[in-house]
Amino acid sequence: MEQFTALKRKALEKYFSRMNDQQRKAVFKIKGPLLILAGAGSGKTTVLVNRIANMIYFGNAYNTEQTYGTPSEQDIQFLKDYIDGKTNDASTLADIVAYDCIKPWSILAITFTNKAAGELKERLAGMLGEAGQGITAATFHSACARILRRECDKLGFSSSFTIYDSDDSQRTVKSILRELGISEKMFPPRTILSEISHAKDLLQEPDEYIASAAGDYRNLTIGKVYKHYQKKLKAANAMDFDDMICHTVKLFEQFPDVLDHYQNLYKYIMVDEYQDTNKAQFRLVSLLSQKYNNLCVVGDDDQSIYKFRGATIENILNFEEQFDCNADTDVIKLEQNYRSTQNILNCANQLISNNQGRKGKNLWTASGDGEKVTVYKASSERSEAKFVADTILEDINKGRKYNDHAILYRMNAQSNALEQTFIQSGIPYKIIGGLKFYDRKEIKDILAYLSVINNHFDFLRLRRIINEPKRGIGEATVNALEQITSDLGDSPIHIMQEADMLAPLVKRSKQLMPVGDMLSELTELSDTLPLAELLDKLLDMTGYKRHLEMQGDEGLTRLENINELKSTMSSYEENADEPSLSGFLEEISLYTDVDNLDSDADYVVLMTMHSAKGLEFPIVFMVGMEDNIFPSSRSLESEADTEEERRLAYVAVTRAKEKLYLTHAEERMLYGRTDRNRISRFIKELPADCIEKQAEETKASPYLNGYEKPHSMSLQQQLAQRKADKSNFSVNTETFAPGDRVLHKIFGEGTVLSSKPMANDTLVEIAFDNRGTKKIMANYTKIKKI
DNA sequence: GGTTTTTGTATTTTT
DNA sequence: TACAAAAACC
Repeated sequence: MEQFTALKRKALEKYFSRMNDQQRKAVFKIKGPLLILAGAGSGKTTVLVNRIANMIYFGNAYNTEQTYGTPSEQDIQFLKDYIDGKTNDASTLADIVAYDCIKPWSILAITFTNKAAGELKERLAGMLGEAGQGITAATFHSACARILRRECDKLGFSSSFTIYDSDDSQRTVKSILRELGISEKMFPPRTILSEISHAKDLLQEPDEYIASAAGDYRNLTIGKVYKHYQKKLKAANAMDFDDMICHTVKLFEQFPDVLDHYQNLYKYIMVDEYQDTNKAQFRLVSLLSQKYNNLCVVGDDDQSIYKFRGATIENILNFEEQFDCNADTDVIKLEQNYRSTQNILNCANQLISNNQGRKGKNLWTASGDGEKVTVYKASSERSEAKFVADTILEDINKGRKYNDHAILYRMNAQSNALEQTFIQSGIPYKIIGGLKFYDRKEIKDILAYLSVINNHFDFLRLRRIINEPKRGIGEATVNALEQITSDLGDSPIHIMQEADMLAPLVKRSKQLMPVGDMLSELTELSDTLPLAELLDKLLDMTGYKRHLEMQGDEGLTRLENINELKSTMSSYEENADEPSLSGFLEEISLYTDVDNLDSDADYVVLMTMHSAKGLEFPIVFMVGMEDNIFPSSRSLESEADTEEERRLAYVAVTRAKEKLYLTHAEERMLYGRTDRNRISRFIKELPADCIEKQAEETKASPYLNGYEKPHSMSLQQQLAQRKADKSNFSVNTETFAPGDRVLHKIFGEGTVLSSKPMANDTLVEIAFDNRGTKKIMANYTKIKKI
């Protein structure tokens, strides 16, 4: 028997032989608490996936001597053969050794972004096939949303609750300030909201917040707003992002039987990016795991970059005490890096060693030094961008692809100069973050309509669309409607339908009643119609489509955007298990831009360092490496904040696989002011032998003269350009000569008068048959030769 | 009630 | 600088 156990272990080690020792240790430790301190690029996803595979295929086989039945001679021979590599029949191996296997559906894996969850699912499906489907891999928010949809009636919500985004929250706060007669100047909604959010991170209810205000006027006022805010959200059957977590915690605390149900469902819990969890999330995880205590958290204290958002690095630093760990068996450090070159790692290690209060880690790789890290000094932000663009183009010539490159910056505002330059240089790019698709007015309007149909009590979103398109319903009327709604506790839709019976609304009943009827009719349709058809019906019945059609070109673009939303809907309907309107709205509201990263398309990616967490790229540019930019001016006041910035730098540096560029400019225009910033202190902290310095050549080539203004393009043109970049992989390579007959999408047919190449495009002058003579960029709106 | 002008204000990071 | 919200205007 002893021999069998030893052989079994050996065979299992063989099965997981692609892992290093530490990784394998984590794979086999499946019961009880486990803290995996995973350095950047140390293969933590691989560990998670293999650990889950181990749980499902072999269960607790590695750690136990027990077996089902007595192993036969034949079994022992198989194990020997397996160890010697004479067979790699894993399913027979599992048949022989498996013990106490874990059901896929009792595993809950929580990640930080939808993208990470998706990746995990994909890799699980790859390794486990069908079984992988049963595992719940979700973000905190989507996991909570799922639980709340089922259980929220216990908290007084209905399952069609709306998820408020920060814009919704802000509007709500503003309307409360108005109601309470509090000045927005003294209490900016933004500030109040971040206070509320912070309180929620700490699981502080309004009353507790007010109590802890200790009579302080400011805090008392904020507490008052907080209280009203929660009331208002509840009346609207809505929750904000933080509520998703808090309400779930509340649910578990107030209803032990519900908690018990989920404890029994999710017996094995894994949390990724544990360093970025806040107190509420910690509480949630503790509650869920406390019955069986099978909690595995993965994180890196050096990558904690969301303190400003309530993440407490203490969660990971104190894990061992909180969950009563055995230091030898329950804490595993992964320090071997499989992503970057040693030069890049040396920079990262050296940099982060300037921080106090870490668990301490040293990344290393077996894959060699690689190229040195380049530090480039530019004269201005324009020439900095030019350097980036030129370097990328050189790489392209060497056979690299655009999507091998990523550009990381501290704040979104920095993307502008880069964007301009990329447009000029004809480099396809994609900006992650910044203005989002779902932030566009027409999309928000349509989603507001859908939200109202889904949740009749969502007054905030009703307010948005009740007079869009114009229906002659003014603010006074809406306010009266809201008053009555809250007095009667009835749904605003219903009240609108009966406006002629309610004195304050009688005067406007002619306007209100049809809207009420329309919305209630749409609600009925939403039960039976597929989403895409519902949208068509909605566009028609509300008059939104007609309204846009009358707006010419701009309206057409907006309609196109709505069509894009429609295709999102259709693909949701095809892929979701149980598609529903509220499910779709939930997915949309928990969606982020990073989730949209498409690794198949070939473009350079631009994003903030924060959004880059969890990603990797062969070639990385960190731009704006200057004091006051990065580290940001605000963080320089406190040491703790500078340390967080340093961790951010550490995250950014470790995104690079092969080559890292750090660039800074002597002079930079930002927010309309030109500043001269000193080179970032973080660059000075890098080991000299790992970097090489370059500076802009003083004799600038005519093109990269920092003062040359880019072709000024209106925002609309840029947007169109960006869209064209997105939809047309190929750039228009057609050439136009005077005399050519051409067809333009909007202006119709015409004759080319002249054409001259510009930047990466061609400026064509065309005499249109019906629209006169116009100058057009060939790639802007596609022109076809006929 | 709708549109245009002016004013002001924010410029760190986001599920 | 650039954009959004408030105010003024029609």
